[in-house]
Amino acid sequence: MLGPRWVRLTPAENAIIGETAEPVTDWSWLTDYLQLNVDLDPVLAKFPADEPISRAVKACRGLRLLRQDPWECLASFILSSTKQIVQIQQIIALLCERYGKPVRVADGQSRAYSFPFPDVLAEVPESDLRACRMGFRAPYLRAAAAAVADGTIDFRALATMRTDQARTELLKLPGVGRKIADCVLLFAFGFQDAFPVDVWIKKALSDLYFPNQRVTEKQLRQFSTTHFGSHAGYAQQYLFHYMRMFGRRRR
DNA sequence: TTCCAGGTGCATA
DNA sequence: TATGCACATGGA
Repeated sequence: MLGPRWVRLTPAENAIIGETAEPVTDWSWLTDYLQLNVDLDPVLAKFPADEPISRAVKACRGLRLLRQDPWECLASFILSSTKQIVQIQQIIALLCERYGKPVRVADGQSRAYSFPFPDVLAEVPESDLRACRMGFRAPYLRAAAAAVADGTIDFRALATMRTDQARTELLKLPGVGRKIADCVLLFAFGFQDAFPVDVWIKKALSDLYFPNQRVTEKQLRQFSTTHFGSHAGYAQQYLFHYMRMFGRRRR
């Protein structure tokens, strides 16, 4: 699902084939999501010429940051804390099925559901949200939904702010800490200096840049800024996926 | 059965 | 400011 649309993407030689349920004339919603207009060369050119990031880039050819919907991105990452990615997907599927809108699928038989709007989730009782297996995250999701619905969090305004200003706004939400805020800044707004530090990135930076040393999260964040610079967010994605492919979890 | 997951909030020192 | 623990749930 991509906003209100169902789409199936299939890789082809030097292309991506997009199949939709409804006729499409303007594909900008998809090219924007996939960031197909972004030229990666200038981004990669700004990376430091060190072995770890070079290996990660080589291993993840074609990787791009997606441009996700701010509400869906924020809600999804609120649900992500101390959950495995598969479980997060299960929770989101339940949420969509129960509170999203049914959407046509190309085969005309399968069902798909859009991501629920914030004003809808803001009205769902906490116990019903918990029934979607999100546990203690339920009040956080509900509060975020209410904040977006009533304009306390204004995504349009956030998009015009400096990274640190926008981060400060997001951090006002309960259940949103530095990591989730940085994910939203990077994946929904394209603030490329945002560098989400999660368990995988801690492991990646510790193993690749500080072997046999004890480093704090704060030190790693500082390192990410000074070492990777203005496109640190892209470096984060390469290191994250590289670690997911070849690394094992926490030390 | 035990550990731990794309963290955060809160108490304590 | 830094550290430790609780928080739900379920897969490995």
